[in-house]
Amino acid sequence: MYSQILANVARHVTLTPEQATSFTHLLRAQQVASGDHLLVAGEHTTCLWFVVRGCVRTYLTDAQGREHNLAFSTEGWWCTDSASFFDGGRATLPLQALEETSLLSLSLADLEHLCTQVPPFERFFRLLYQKGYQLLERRLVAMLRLTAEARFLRFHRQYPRLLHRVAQKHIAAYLGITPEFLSMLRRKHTRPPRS
Amino acid sequence: MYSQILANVARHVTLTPEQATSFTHLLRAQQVASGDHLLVAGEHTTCLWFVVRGCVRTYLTDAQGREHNLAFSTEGWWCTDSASFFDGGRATLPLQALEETSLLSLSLADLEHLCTQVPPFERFFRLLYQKGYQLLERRLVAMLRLTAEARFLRFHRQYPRLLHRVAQKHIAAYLGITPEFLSMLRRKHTRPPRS
DNA sequence: CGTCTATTTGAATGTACTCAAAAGCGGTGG
DNA sequence: CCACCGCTTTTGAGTACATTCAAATAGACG
Repeated sequence: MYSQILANVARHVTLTPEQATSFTHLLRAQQVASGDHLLVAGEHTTCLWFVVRGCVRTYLTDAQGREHNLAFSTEGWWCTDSASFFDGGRATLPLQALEETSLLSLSLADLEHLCTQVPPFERFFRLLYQKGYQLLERRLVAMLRLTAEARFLRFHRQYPRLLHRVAQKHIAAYLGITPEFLSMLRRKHTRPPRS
Repeated sequence: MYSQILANVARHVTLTPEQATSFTHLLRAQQVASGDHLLVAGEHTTCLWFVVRGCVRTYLTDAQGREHNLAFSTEGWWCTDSASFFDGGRATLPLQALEETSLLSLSLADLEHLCTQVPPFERFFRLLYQKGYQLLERRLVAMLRLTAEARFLRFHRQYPRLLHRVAQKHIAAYLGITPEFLSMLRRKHTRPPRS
């Protein structure tokens, strides 16, 4: 049950068996159906989630009512609305399960407790955010000057699985293009012009 | 000399006078001329910089030789190439001073030392990255579906100073548009159509 | 099987780019 | 102090990439 999350933590820091146990005791298992929201815009959350199985999207609805996906969190990824979780405000980034999803959640109080009482955790969460920062940085670079087509091909290469796992409209909302244009790109690349 | 950086640290954590002193002793002051590079692509860096006065841009040159600016770090901001600094690789994001700039630098070894020996620092750097993550997240949202014009206006509102402090071509490379198009947007908005 | 939503397709449109050239601006040396 | 040089910014015409809108088709779910 906890092997995945412990392996995830072990990628950055080493825990003693006791530390590992006190960590897992703080986790709460949760199961949500496809389409359900873990977090709704305007609510406050005290949960940081770890995806054990399934897929969660972090999105945002703009002034024109269009949705933009910031992230897809599949097995082994963490998710929350940082602004709400850490700063105590209302969430602006709702989280929705795109499949039946199993999660483990950690409350902010418990995270703070871990960080102050178990030094490896402060370090773990620093590294987690540091890595997340680098990922966002690369994504931003992609947005800055790659064309929609190049972004699509890049996504195809980086996350070949997600392309078939997640609805096209969600991929489009992640790449920053319209579903119609994504459809056109797909046609172009899955049925390549025979040469 | 150290008041700015101590105030910056104090925004997130509280230090005892001794901790503050042991911190400032690890810092190295540095001065670079406008146009100079703090870090060149391909090099490795062991420095995390804090800008005391001046302005540094974090950029990247793409396959077509075009530059894209990821960040402008002015007074009170930190900068480095995280991938090189933390993961030990070669830098892909050069850092260039856009003005005569005064910096304080902290080596990775000293940062690690601080993080393990002085608990508030592990926390400080966690919060620093967490905040950086949230900023990047908002920037990404802006790129995802705002038009160039909306991004320009947003930048104008958020960083009114930078608009006049930094060369237009750098602003354009930050917003993800051509200098020509930025020029057109400026004309449109600084000399509004008299109604 | 029927309904609802997602995806595909195409035509018309618009946003932002490329390319070329002129104008502006700052520094340097005569 | 002025003239020249290099670089940045402006301007405009033509173009390309991606969007909007509308409609048809395909798929999923009860």
